[in-house]
Amino acid sequence: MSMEIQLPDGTCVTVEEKLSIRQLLDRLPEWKNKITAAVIAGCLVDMDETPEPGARVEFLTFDDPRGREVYRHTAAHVLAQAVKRLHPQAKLGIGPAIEDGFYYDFDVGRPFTPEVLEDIEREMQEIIRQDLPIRRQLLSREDAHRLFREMGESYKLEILEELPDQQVSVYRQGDFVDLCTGPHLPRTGMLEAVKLLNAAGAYWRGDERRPMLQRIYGTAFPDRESLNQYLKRLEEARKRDHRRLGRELDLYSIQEECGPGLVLWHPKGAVIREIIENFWRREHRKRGYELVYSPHIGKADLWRKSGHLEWFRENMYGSMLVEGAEYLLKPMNCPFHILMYKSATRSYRDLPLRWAELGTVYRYERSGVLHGLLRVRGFTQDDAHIFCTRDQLEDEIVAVVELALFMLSRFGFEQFEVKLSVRDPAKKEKYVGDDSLWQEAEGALVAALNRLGMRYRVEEGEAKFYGPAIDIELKDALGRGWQGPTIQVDFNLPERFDLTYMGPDNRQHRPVMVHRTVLGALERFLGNLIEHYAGAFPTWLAPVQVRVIPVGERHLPYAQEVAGKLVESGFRVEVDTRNEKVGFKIRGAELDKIPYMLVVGDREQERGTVAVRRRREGDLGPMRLAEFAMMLEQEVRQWESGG
RNA sequence: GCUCACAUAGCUCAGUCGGCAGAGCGUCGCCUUGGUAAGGCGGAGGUCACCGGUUCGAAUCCGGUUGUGAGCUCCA
Repeated sequence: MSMEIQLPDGTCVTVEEKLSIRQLLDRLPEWKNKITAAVIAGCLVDMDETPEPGARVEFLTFDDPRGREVYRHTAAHVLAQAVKRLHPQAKLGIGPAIEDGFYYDFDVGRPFTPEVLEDIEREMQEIIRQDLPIRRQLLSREDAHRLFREMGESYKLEILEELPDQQVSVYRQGDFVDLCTGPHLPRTGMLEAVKLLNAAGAYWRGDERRPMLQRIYGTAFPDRESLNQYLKRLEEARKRDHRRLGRELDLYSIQEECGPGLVLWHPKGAVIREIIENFWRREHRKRGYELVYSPHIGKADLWRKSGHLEWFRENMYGSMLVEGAEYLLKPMNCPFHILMYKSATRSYRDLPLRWAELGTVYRYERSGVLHGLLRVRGFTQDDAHIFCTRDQLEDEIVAVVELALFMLSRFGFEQFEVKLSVRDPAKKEKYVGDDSLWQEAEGALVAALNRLGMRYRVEEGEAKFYGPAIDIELKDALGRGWQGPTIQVDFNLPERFDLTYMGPDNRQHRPVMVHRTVLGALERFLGNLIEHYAGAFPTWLAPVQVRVIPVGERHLPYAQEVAGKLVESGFRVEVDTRNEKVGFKIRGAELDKIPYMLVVGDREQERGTVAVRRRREGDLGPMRLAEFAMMLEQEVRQWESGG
């Protein structure tokens, strides 16, 4: 008749009596205020559940992701309760826990202002102070229906309609009741540090044809300190914002006069881009890629044949007439590469053909989604198409994944999440090609991932219209995820364009096509990179690698000489000619995040040396100029080749 | 595209009740000639996003347009 309880610290206790979770917690005063959830047989259970004899109960705290979710879900309920107290006419939408916090959607007459948010937060504190017990209640569908109808909660009724069960659960705390599967914290008083962050509109069920509700975002932590740390992390992310750094470091601009989503690369940003592009070309050549170029526009018929006009039209820019023929701006490079393939008869001996292009494409994006460099309307894909036989497919995919991970590691990205994006099986009409092709394509991707021993997540409905994909998400210095490489297998376009190669059997065969990009788009990648490095680029990427700082005006000629020699050696160097003190110029160089500062005064001038200062590290002492150049050379080379 | 907010000097931002357009940083000039994160003084720089309305008078109030931000949805 005993039950075993596993505490969050790993220790176990055995209890002989038949008690509910809530009662069990009362027996554990030292844990009572830390335990947020209980799990039996892998499932979260409610506080008033009474475990069966012999059951094994696991208690979770906020440190466990499931415990955290329960904690923040309860915070969402407290938010809803506070809103209902202050705005009784508000109708409830949904209010889940999300990564780093929670939200709740409300249908209210007018949007929430920051002041109203403060009032709501105060009311939440009051609810927490009242330490209301939170109770689950089971209702029949009919009773639940009656309850929410009387309350006028039309959105809850809509959710209720879609629930299959005959019985549903509601959660109550004080005067508040919400349709919810739970579970929840035992009492509102367990919430410690709660903060509302912002409010924004959000369509009911994410559907723009449905009413827009007002969403309030917030977060909750078990102590003030953790909340403050989180807020500091947000602040840090704000400081790293590539839009801010892009302007401060004079890397790029996007201007109203030119058009939203169209990037102007200033010299300093262009340098970084040039280095990345050169590195990219070199690494591709090493791996058997050939580089190609294709035009920005193509005839409408080409896009019709490729299927873009049918499947991608809403992302394509309007047509232009050239001597009576309709042309469209390219949203992808693939049709051009296909035409190149078709320009000659191909033999199995030619395959695989790996054709890479830094191709600038244009896609219509709705104005509301544009965001700095991360979402733009004109961007350069580091694109490539591999034409190969079915037998070669798996090897090619493996090689692409390896190339992608190698290149990303050069930019300091070491952590990844791999997704296998497949069709939404319920919406097959959204994709071209028949089932067997899709199955074969997915099979090749899975086989490659298994061979690489990579863990991956299957994402249904994430595939492009022409084929399944491996999508790799990279993690930056703050642990944030960004969409990086994607590898798509395509059996469809070769079919549409009737691509063939002559096999060893002297017969025509259909090649397979792989679309792939390792950086994604240069614009987006640069945006990620700026935030990843917080603008402090490693020496090999830094737009300005060295700034020479003359101590006084009479050292200017020597400073110019030093800079000249370094420029001649291929480094990117500036001289600070301003009539200011050394400390001022050092500060300027630090703020500009320049990796090396060379201070030159009488001592250096006499001895032909430079006083080297490293960004954020300080004075490294004097060095002969040649010695410094060698050090710099070595540092740059190390970065490019894998050090 | 939709909801809400915002748009003032190159940047960050003040500008009260509708009454002559402001600060700091940057930039330029002068003084200073310096030794590892901010020396001093002075100058230039604005069609207050754009268009219209109300008013004797609009940066300020109202309407529209464009752009930006937070989201919703979508993607490289």
